[in-house]
Amino acid sequence: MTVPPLEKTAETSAAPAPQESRLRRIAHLDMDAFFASVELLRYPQLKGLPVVIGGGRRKVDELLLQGPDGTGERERRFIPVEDFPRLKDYVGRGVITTATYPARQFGVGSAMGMMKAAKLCPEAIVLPVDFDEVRRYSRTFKAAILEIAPVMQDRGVDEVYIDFTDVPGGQREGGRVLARLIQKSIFEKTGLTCSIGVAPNRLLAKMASEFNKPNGISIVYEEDLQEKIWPLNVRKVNGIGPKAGEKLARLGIETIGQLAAQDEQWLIGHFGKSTGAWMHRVAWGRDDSPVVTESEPVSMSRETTFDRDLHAVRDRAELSRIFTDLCLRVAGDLQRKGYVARTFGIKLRYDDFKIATRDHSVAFYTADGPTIRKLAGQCLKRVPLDKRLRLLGVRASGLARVEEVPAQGPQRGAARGAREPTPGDSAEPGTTASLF
DNA sequence: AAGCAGAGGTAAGGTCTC
DNA sequence: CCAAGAGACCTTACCTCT
Repeated sequence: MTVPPLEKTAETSAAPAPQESRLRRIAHLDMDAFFASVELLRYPQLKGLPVVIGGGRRKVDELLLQGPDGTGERERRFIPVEDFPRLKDYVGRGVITTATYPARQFGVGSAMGMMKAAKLCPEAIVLPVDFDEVRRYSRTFKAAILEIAPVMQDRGVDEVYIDFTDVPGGQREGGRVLARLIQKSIFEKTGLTCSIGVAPNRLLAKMASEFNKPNGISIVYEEDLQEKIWPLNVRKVNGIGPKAGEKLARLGIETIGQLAAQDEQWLIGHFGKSTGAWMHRVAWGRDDSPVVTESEPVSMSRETTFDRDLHAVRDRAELSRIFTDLCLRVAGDLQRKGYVARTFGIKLRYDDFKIATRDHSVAFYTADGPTIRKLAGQCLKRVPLDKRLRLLGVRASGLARVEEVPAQGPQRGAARGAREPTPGDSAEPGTTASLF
């Protein structure tokens, strides 16, 4: 009678009844300056120099790699350092994805605006992100790990969790022996280094992997909590971001130890039942979440920041073109990965950085570009368009694998709650005066 | 007829992560 | 004048059905 839940193929690391007592040993592995290191493999002449990766792909390409004849055909490793574009030459929007360690010396780092970084280190070399290349290396290093340890959880392109508990050698020296083996294998197959932390759970492993960077290993045991974890700032906890960190600071709590000293009920009073209890748990190093090897995507989206802020009326044509393109790209992503969706939405970022989102669920699943364009277009009519826009995004959620879609679409429950289309929404192509 | 509780859903906003 | 893009998850409000 109810909506069939999305199949969660969650394989956990639950061990098959160990004969002898084993310690739970979880590793967190983090590739060192991943995006930048991948680029340094093709431009070895840049080793040791401040290099940043990021900015708009097209913008950097305009600066980049014009050979003497303007073809850009020169063999990469022979391009003289002087010919590479510099941060001071970069114009426009964008942020830094990764900086090499020499660049970090200047205070340049991930997520920093390009213009600000240019002030800190104008001579830094700037290269575009090559996502295809990064993904290739990502697959390679993960495959290397899986040859050694089968229980691995993906955490983005440059990061994984690995359950060492039942891997041969995973217990030796608290995991150090296996960690070394994995580092060696990854280096042999990619030429890249990584840092690994091994601890009783994911929470502590994640923090441990930062202790000894780059190319380091750090082993943490339960009894190290007080000495190695409690002195750290609360921001080191995965999940305590700028907002919670700021609020804790206002309450006089800077370190994880100080957090652990708080009464759980007091934390719940300030942060809510779920977050408060969670904060208390993590401050005491407690985390029994499993290493999950499979998971299903929840949403797929595409968004873009414009070169300049656009006005809904004056720049209508351009916005319309961008909007259609985003919808078609979301459709393409769904199709390529074999999914359909029944909730579609938009995201706007205004010139003052305020964000507005709108969603709309329908009773059928689709991955069709024009249909998505129509549904997302209806969302657009429900959002204020008086301010200038800097970003537009399109999102699909309520996903189902295309081969598992219930023939009738979702049953009563879902269809019932959905908002009834209002008369103006009918939107046969070409009839409604669509905003964009 | 009104009221309540719980389940489950949609919608909007927010936080956090790499 | 600046601050990307993609995705997961949480909270809150509100709705409907049982």
